[in-house]
Amino acid sequence: MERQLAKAYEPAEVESKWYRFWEEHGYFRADLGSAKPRYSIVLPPPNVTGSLHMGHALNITLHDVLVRWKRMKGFDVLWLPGTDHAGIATQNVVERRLAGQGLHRTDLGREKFEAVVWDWKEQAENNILTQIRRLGCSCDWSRKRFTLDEGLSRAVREVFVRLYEDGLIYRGEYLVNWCPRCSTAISDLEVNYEPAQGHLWYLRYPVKDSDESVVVATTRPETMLGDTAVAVHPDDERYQHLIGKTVVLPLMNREIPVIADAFVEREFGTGVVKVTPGHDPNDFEAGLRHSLPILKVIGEDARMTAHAGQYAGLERREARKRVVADLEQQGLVAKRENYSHNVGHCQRCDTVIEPLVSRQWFVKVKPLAEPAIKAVERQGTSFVPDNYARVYFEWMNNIHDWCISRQLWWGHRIPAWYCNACAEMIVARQAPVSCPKCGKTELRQESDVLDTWFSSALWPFSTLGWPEQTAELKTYYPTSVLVTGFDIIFFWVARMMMMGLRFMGDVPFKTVYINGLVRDEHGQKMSKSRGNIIDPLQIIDQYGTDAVRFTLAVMAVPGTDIPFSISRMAGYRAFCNKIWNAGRFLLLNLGETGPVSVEQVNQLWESGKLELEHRWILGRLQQVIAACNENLEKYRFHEASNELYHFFWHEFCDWYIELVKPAITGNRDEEAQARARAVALYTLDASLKLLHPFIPYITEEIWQLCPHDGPSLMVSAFPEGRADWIDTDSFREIEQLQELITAVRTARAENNIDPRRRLALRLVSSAEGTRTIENQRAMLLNLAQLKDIEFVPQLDGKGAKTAHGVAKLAEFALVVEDALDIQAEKQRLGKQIARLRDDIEKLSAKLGNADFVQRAPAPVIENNRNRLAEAEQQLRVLQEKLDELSQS
RNA sequence: GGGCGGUUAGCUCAGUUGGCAGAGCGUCUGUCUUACACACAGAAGGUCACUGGUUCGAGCCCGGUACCGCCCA
Repeated sequence: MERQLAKAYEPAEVESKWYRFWEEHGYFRADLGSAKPRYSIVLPPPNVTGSLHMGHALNITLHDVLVRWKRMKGFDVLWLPGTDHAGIATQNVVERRLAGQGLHRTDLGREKFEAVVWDWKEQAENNILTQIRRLGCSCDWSRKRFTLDEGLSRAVREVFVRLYEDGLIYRGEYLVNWCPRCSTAISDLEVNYEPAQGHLWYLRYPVKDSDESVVVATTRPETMLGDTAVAVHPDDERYQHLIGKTVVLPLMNREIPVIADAFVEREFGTGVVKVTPGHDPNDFEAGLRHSLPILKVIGEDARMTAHAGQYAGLERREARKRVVADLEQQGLVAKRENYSHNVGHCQRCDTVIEPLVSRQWFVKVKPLAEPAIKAVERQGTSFVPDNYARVYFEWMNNIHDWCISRQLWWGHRIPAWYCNACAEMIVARQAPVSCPKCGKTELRQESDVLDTWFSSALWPFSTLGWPEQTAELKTYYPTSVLVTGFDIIFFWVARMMMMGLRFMGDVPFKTVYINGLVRDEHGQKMSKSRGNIIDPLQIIDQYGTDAVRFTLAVMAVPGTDIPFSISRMAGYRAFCNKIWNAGRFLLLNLGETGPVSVEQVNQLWESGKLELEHRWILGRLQQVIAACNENLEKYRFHEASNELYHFFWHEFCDWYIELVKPAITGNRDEEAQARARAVALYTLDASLKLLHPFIPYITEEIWQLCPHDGPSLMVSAFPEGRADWIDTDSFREIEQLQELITAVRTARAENNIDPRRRLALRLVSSAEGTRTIENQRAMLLNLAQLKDIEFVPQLDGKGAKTAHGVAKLAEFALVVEDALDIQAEKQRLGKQIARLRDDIEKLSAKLGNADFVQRAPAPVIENNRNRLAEAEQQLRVLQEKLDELSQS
């Protein structure tokens, strides 16, 4: 049975070995034909833009914890992985690479460019999938999907056509957010607003046939070229006389009306605003209300258009300078103020967005949003933590139509065709061969592609085969939980809810767990500019996958960001090493012990022969099992993992193994040895199972080395807690013994006694305490490094060669002989006495309060009384000793 | 402007029915004791942001203030 095992755990080879083993044995695969209850998750598909970061590592780890746990709990688990084509983001990455070679996508043309992106996609996806594997993830690779797969593309076309036929998709000229760098429209969500220091210009517009003029305030004077009205608030008394009049737009000499509309903020500027329907969303709406002409003075290239007259061709910033200069020259700039305002930037390339009117495709979202709101209200889907439901409602209740067309080359091409002959538009699932109106066959497909999130929104069902009514769909939809970041609640979660309800008639997931952001150890966001990015692969190489996973899990408090610290992770690597060595110790000392079943342990339990320490550890194990299940059920990853950490290290290793060492390694009592070996192995085995979802590799490795039943830990049954193995008396006794042992150790340490030196101990204890100690005499001798224990009626302390201490179980005098440092001992006692006096004062005050005694529950009062009596007794003992020392 | 979260040990953070303030790392002391120095034994370290209230009792519940962060407009 003896094996050579390394002194320290070495993750590298262990990890690749077991990952291959699990995958080859098909343990990751879902089983459609299974009779087990189902548990399904779709992985939020990472973008094929590059490689995974710590946020992915966290997200993926939490997935795998849930999935491995449920699998071991007896569920048929589907965890479906995949990647997202990430239209604009990926196109940008590839364009930047091309730019490095001095090329623009237009140099290649659409087809060649797409081929280049596909090459990139293969490479990036490969990289990402390898990274997911390195993290130990047990996803079903046989069901891997990509958003541009044929099947998923078919789902996209189907959804598009159905929504179009239902009147929920329309095409038209509307104001959109335009990114001049990416040359595409983007949705409202893809615009980031950043505060900018700018100016507020007050421009004077002369009123026609009058000496009067109005002053309008604007942050974008160049847009005045496209003004088609000025507006005042209808209730603004200052400007009643202007309503209905006409002003003359300077520089352009265009006559435009003064309109009254409640959208005007009276407090802004002068209370008169210019209206530019072509380049401002509020003005656009106002323009519709008042049937104003829409002028597009800035084009898709961010240069002024022909509508800008003499300014045509100027870049928008240059145009601003010129417009202001010309107005100034004409004395039409009333004033200029410094002004801080928010400017929209492209989320992907940070270019300043130009709102402009453009022909685009839109989804009418209100009818989709309503059922999605109701579903969360009715708890068909719930958020964890639940306050994120408010974020969701807030957005859904104020939702705007969704611009879904993008002027990109990488993505799902919109399934619409135009007849070259009669300009008829055909929306269809398959490319039509001829025009249904004129019969001509010269058709061209819409060149726009769809917003990436349009296909992502279908992910929970498109990946399962929709629109085919597959067995997978029936079995695994709706999925059990979605684990994702708060930043894509609007982008993705909300849209999946809408699409899932529309096309599947049911929510896409029962629960949405929102994981936090991974920050650096000082709580700073990780970013290239800060230079504080941690690469998950690099630290996996250095510390092992298990350490990285455990660190992420133990810090994953729902709704809270994670300050990821390398030093803390080193601590959890040490934990892995601890597990390794505990396993190693047992392995080397198990003799002929074979796998231990629950039934065997139960027989031992019922035989009444189990020693105190065994009853204690088995009972604690049951509590830990229950807590682990309960916490995971509530997505409290941090509590589940932390409790396991504490149990394994500070109870199982620090105490239990030390307690059973003599029995396990000794040869005096074979039956006791067999009992100890059985319980120790059983507890180790159960602990490995509990820990497996968090740290799959090391647990599998140790489990396989130890006597075990079954082919793999990952497909073994998760422990079931059993209440009949909880013996609370054993908890109390062990706690009391621990307290006594610790007190003796403290007395030794504070007297600077050589740890190897065995000392004699004199004890004063109650009859019950004496019994407990007598029963565990060997334990005490062993763990407190004693050579003898003697019960005495009282601690007379004569000769002052003893260090005194107190515990619940007994008062003691440690015979330290010449090692006693009287000054140090006096100091030590003085400190303890002061602490006790403090306690006594507080407790007496509490118990002296009539209200407390009258109103507090009896157990609380009882508890306080006991503590007071104990403290008083301990104080007496220590005070006596201190007095003696002071006299001598 | 509206909303959400935070303020607890030197650092980073837990603390869910209100009842003895915890963890990891760091610090100090001692030990290479045959599973583990990625370890063991011990120690120090707290006005739970401030303020008022509810309660016998508040880190926790309620009101207010200050500061920090995030989201939406």
